Amino acid sequence: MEINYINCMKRLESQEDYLEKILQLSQENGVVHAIDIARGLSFSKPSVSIAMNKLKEANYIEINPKGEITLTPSGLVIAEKTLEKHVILTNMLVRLGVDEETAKEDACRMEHDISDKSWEAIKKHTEFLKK
Amino acid sequence: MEINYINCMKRLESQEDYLEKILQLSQENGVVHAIDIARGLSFSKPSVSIAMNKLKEANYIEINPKGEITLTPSGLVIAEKTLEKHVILTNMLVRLGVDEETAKEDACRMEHDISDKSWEAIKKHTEFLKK
DNA sequence: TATAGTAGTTAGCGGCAACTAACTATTGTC
DNA sequence: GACAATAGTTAGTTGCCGCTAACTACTATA
Repeated sequence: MEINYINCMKRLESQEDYLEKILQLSQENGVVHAIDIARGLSFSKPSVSIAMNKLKEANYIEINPKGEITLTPSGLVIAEKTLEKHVILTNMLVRLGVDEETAKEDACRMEHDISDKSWEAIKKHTEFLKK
Repeated sequence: MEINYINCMKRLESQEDYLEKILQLSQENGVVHAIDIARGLSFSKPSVSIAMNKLKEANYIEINPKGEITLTPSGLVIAEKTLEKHVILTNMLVRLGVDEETAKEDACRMEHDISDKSWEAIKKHTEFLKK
C-alpha cells in the first residue's frame, strides 16, 4: 500500500475545543463567561482570555461589554460539527465495546481529525447500522 | 450527554510518525538514513536530525556510525502498531465511500488518537464485517 | 467605607516541533 | 589533489498553546 504523508497537518484543534465548549455551556446555562470555559476545560483564566481574543478576531465569537460570549454563525457551524462528532464518535466506540471513559477520551482527540468528506461517510454508515 | 474534557491530551504524535516512516522505508529499501526520512516526510534535514536524537535517547531507534537507522524492539512495536492503524483506517474510510486521497489524510491524523482499547474494538469490528 | 472576592487582562515563560542559515565531514569525479 | 555533491549537525527563529505572577475593575458584605 502506498502511503502519502503530505497534508497530514493538523487543523487548529484548540479553537475547535473552545468553540465546542462554548456551545455546550450555552446549551446548559444560557450565558457563557470566560471563567466558565476555564473551569469547563480545566485551563487557566489567561489561557482562555487569550484564546477568546483569537476567536473574536477570527469572527467565531462575540463578547459584549458584560463579558458574555456568544457564537457567531460561522463559530456555531464549527461548534455544532465538533460537538456532533464528539457525541457520535463516543457512541460508536461504546457500541463497539469500549468503556465510556476511554471512548470519550479518544473521541475528544479524533473529533479534530476527520474531514467533512469522511464525516459524511461515517454518519451515513451509522445511520445505516441503526436500521 | 455528559462530556469530559480531562485527559484529552495528545500523545507524542511526531514520534509515531517518524517511527512509522522508518518501518515503511526499511520494508521498501532495507537500509534507512535520516535523509530518506526527511524526503519521505517532506521535513528539513535538521528537523529529522533532532527527532532522531530524541528517538535514540528514548531507545526507539539505533544509529550506527554509517548513519544507518534501525528500530529497536520497543520502537518496532510502536511503528508496527501505527502503520497498521494507518492502513486499516484508510481501508475502512475507503470502504465507507471516501476517496483514497482524503482517506489517507484523515487516517494519518487519526492513527495517533486511538487508544489501544478502542483500537482492539475497531479491529474486532472490521474482522467481523469481513465475514 | 474599607475589605475581600470574582472576572478579566497583560507580561513573560516553557515545551514541542517545525523552519533557515551555515557549518563539518565524507565521498566521488575530473 | 581540487572541487563539488551529499549527509548530517549546530545555532537560532517561529508559531502554537499551555502556564504563573501580578495587575485592574467591578461587586458585595460587614
